[in-house]
Amino acid sequence: MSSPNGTQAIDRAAMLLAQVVHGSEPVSFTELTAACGLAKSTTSRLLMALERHQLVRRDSDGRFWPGELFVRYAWRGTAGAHLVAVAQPFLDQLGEQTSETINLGVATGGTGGGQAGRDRAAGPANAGVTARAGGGGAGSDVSDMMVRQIAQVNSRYLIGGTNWVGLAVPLHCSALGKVLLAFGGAAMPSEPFEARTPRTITTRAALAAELGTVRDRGFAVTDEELEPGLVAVAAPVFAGGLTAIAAVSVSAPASRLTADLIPATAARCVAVASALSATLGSPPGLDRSRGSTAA
Amino acid sequence: MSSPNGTQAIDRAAMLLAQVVHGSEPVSFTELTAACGLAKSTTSRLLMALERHQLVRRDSDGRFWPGELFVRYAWRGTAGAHLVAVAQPFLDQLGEQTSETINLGVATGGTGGGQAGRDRAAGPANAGVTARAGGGGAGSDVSDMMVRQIAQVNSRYLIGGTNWVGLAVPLHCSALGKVLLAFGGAAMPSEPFEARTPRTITTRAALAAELGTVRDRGFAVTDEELEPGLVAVAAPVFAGGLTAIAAVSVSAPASRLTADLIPATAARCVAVASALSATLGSPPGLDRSRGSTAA
DNA sequence: AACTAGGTTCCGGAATATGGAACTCCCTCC
DNA sequence: GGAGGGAGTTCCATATTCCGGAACCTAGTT
Repeated sequence: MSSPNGTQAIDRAAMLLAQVVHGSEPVSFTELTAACGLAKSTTSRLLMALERHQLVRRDSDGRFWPGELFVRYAWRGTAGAHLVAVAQPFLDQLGEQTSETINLGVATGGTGGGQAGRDRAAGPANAGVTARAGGGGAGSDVSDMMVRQIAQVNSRYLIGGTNWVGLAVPLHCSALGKVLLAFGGAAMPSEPFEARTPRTITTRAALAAELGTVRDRGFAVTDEELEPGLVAVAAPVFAGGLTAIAAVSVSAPASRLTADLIPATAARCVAVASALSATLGSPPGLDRSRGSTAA
Repeated sequence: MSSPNGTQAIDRAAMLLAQVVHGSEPVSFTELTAACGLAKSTTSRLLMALERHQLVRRDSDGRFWPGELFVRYAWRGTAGAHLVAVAQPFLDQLGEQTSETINLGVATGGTGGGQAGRDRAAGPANAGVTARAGGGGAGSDVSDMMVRQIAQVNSRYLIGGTNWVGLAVPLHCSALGKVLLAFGGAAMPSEPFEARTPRTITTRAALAAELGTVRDRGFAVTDEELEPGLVAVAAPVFAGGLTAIAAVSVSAPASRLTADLIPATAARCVAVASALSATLGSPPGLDRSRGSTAA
């Protein structure tokens, strides 16, 4: 009487799997039974099946981690393209609403670079699992991160953004970059900041203040700070964590995206970025009715 | 009569899921029914359940891709730590066999950096999915990739490797780097190559020849090319694809790892790296007997 | 040594998943 | 324009498969 279809077992297994992959901490058997409201025996059977298929992995303490299939997927190198695929409908929607150039950007480069950078930063630090040795990298070269555009929807106007896919720009003067900085998706660049235009923010103090504003209002603006005549707004994308994994921007000529239009445009950008975050980060929309403990 | 346990539905769903996540190409419904030997109705029901739980995603052509849960996991930033966790038992084993310093390394830095680097490289290029615009990055800075050690097992001797976790070294003079270069896990560095020791390979031609050797015999050696007195061998780790995602190395003082011992040590290194690759890359060990088409 | 917590195995019962057939939709070919 | 066919979903009776309580096992604790 619970699942509208005939897939109770899979619904339950998926629920367990989502719990395991969802949390950053490994989860114990008991926590899982409680969280999903299943009988011990059922949980045990399901978890053993998931483990057999490498969907979850059990450490020496008996706690559950995402399985080899996930690790393998993450390292396979297609996750970037898939993020684009998942995001595209959202970007399209924003493009229709605004008619302007839409971009999806991620942190990249720097020592370790983008995703990898966060991996390394987090990896050795929290390597608690079984890893030997502590953290302190005697790392050498420290180059700044950038923000790279990985997807784009073109403006419907004749004057608009050219093709920026693949292009990397500095963090401190782009809307995408400011968002990533403000929401923990990128590391603060080192001074001096390159002055791309007379309006570019060039001091750490000024940038820090700007990032505070970005955090407060939930979006970033770059007003002819990257290129004269270019105005853009951007909002953060999360994937269930506390740090932004990407950012969505709307870019336009300064003549079209005037100060009075920025709030409304930014609101749309934030809404779309939030929707994308929800898709990536919210637990699966289980339609289960969990009232099944009793007979 | 098939599954030794009572988890037929989950076994089948996991089989489907593995098929989808396994291949780099999206898979069609019909291919899945055929590959798994299931009835159309069963396949349909199971896939709808998986889709509902964001474990698979269906594109506009009806083909199946890894779902949001996977994309989200990959971008969550914990995949690095999990690779270490999965690899650790293998590294430990190699450490016991050799008593020497064992490292796991991945490509990092450079424009785009490590994993992210491969993502970007593959991303825009194959962005076929629905992405607008082609590839050509007008990218600016081009810094070389390095190899970063992300896990280590310490030598049991008093003289051995110090803690290298977090440290990044050049590709051209380390065993790990040579392996990544030889098996497509890193991009060729730009000349001139830094001469860390008198033996360091410093020309592109010489390095290319060396990489050919590495490919042929399946492992790399660095013989006092990175630091005087340091000898190391390394072997590639794959995750189901054609390019190495990481490398495993054994490092020792030149006095202990003498030329006559290198072949046996390298063989052990290769064996362990292969075992790790199998864990990451092989489809789950389904014990299913698929003979269930007929009644 | 007895006790508790955490987890697995066993078993009868019935709810649940199964697969053939019917059905819908869309595309192609004549 | 109509017939044909491929792709996928829905329906339904059936019995297979999964469920959950209880027994059982293994470690760690007092």
